[in-house]
Amino acid sequence: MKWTDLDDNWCPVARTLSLVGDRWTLLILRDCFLGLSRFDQFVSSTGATRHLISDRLKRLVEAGILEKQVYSERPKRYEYVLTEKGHEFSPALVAFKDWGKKHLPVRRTTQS
Amino acid sequence: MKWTDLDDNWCPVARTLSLVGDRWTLLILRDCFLGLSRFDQFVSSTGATRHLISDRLKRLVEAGILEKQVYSERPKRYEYVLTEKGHEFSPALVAFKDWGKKHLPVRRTTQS
DNA sequence: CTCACAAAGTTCTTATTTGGAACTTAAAAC
DNA sequence: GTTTTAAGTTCCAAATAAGAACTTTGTGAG
Repeated sequence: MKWTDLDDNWCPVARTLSLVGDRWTLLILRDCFLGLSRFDQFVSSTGATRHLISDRLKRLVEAGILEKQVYSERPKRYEYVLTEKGHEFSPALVAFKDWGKKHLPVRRTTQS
Repeated sequence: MKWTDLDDNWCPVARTLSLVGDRWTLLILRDCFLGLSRFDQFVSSTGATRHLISDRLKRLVEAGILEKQVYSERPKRYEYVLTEKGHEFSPALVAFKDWGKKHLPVRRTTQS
């Protein structure tokens, strides 16, 4: 079964996952909550390929979670901002953050 | 960049995603919270292939989110149950559930 | 004018992951 | 003995992702 087939699953968790349930999508949403909004920002912040970012942003816009807004006429440029529907996703990211902070301490021994 | 490289990212959300940030893993966790615990239950409940379930369960056990418990000697059989660490993941799933219920109504027009 | 630069994508090829079905193992039930 | 059950594994084809280069539309410098 393909995961997109989950979109009309009886379970709301499954339906949500069919939309945002992949690593890069959720990372893009995290970035949005951190205030990022532009294509290249998502690329460098997440480390995903431009191809993936392009695809995921398209999906998020289609789903009404993000909205494309013009931030520059000539050259025409758009940025991506959270809609109300997108904002309401924050509890999920907060839950991820809390769990990660508690259970997955950074193991890098940086020589700062 | 591969998503597993996120495991020592500065961001706790990213670290969490490197572990559980894929559709099937989160769906398996949902099943655990619903009380399922056996291999074939996960297979039929999620619709993922046996291969994937096998891989994801292995990962979840390694991460200390699930625990293998013997439920039958001869034939030796194991079931998978949430650890404390796993239980603490519930806020995230609840957030997904709430969001899905509100924003992704089932669109199937079932004939009862 | 021409060259370099920037942002936001798109395209291309190669590598990795996933899907689906069949096979294995160990014991129980018929 | 043959079938059934649970929990995996293995195999190959198909889909998806990685990484780098290229495109488009315009700006600013020399």
